[in-house]
Amino acid sequence: MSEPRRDRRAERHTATKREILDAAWRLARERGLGGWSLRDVAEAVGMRAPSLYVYFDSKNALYDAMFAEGYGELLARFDAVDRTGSPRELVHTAATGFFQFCVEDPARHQLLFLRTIPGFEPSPESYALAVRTLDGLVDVLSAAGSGAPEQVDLWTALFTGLATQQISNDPGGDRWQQLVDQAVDMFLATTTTSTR
Amino acid sequence: MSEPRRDRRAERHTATKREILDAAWRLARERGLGGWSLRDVAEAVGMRAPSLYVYFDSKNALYDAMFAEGYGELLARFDAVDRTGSPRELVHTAATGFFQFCVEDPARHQLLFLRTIPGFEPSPESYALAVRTLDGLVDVLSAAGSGAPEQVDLWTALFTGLATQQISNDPGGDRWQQLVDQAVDMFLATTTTSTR
DNA sequence: GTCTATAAATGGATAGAC
DNA sequence: GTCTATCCATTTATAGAC
Repeated sequence: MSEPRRDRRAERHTATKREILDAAWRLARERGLGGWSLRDVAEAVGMRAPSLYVYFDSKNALYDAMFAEGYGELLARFDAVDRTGSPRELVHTAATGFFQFCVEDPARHQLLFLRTIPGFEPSPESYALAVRTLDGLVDVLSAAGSGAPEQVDLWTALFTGLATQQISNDPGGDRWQQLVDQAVDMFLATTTTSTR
Repeated sequence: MSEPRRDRRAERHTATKREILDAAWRLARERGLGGWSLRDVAEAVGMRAPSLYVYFDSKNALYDAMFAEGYGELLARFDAVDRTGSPRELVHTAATGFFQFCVEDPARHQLLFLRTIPGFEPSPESYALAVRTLDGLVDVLSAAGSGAPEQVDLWTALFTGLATQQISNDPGGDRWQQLVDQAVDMFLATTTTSTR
């Protein structure tokens, strides 16, 4: 069996897209999700703005790639949760990890969970990743007996709420972070019949 | 005792500011918090953009007035909560009212509770209203025995979280609204020792 | 693939006449 | 108080040469 010849052009193209995405993430973290232009991104990668259009059709297409990448990362973390502990521990781990995921990158949090970019809506393909991520959460919560739709909705509201408050009102601090475990216990006490 | 002579000029000035604020709110609701320009506001009140500067020093000053007005309204609602019911009922009323306040005007919710306008920070005077509003919430929660700082933080996270999820993921629907009373019970069960 | 040049529009804000 | 005129900056995106 012969290896297919490597497509060096495609590899280069992919690598440049990767560079552009990294630059966009960095700018979003430094100046806020909406605080940068395509010119800024281009300069950061040593290009002129029009050249970016070879790699992304529009600024929204770049946002869409970031959206997909953000959910891809979150999905990977949910899939990687250690399933060997008790259901309670599982939910604590998931909540702590989710909170950490949110506060470690407020711009990403804003892109994935708030709708603040005028005119941007994720493509169906990207949105599908959001759905798969929610499925991963459902798996974790179901293991603890709290996987019913209303319970999942309550979980997302509770922990996105904690993260948003942390980011908005105590950036860099831990005022709401300290409440995560307590919030999990509160959630479990309500959504499960046994506290076992 | 003679009445002080009315200052018709000042009255007119105030009335025009009122018109401008109303137009800004309307545009924010229709196109999103950041989806309008000073030109748009001017046109809505039958002016040219430079004339607005007679009434507001900058666009951020207009945002600041909206911020203050938003918290003024929320403060008024907390102060108006009927205190005659049981502590439990009181918290249910406050949570339901707060949720309603949030979802009835997503642009206002974004202005008051998320930080998404680049470069805008409320003035100290306006921020003082936010603090007073939180004091009003503390009064309500304290009456139910849940007024400790950590409990208040948990409350704000929980109900801003429910509202944000409702606005972001089911606008116009009631998927998270249905969970408000259940969330209050969950909160009270954890933060109070007796469910009496 | 990258560039220059430019379109085409938008934005906040100021100067100064009336 | 309101206007015209304009500044000055910015943006996304396209056309077309190289």
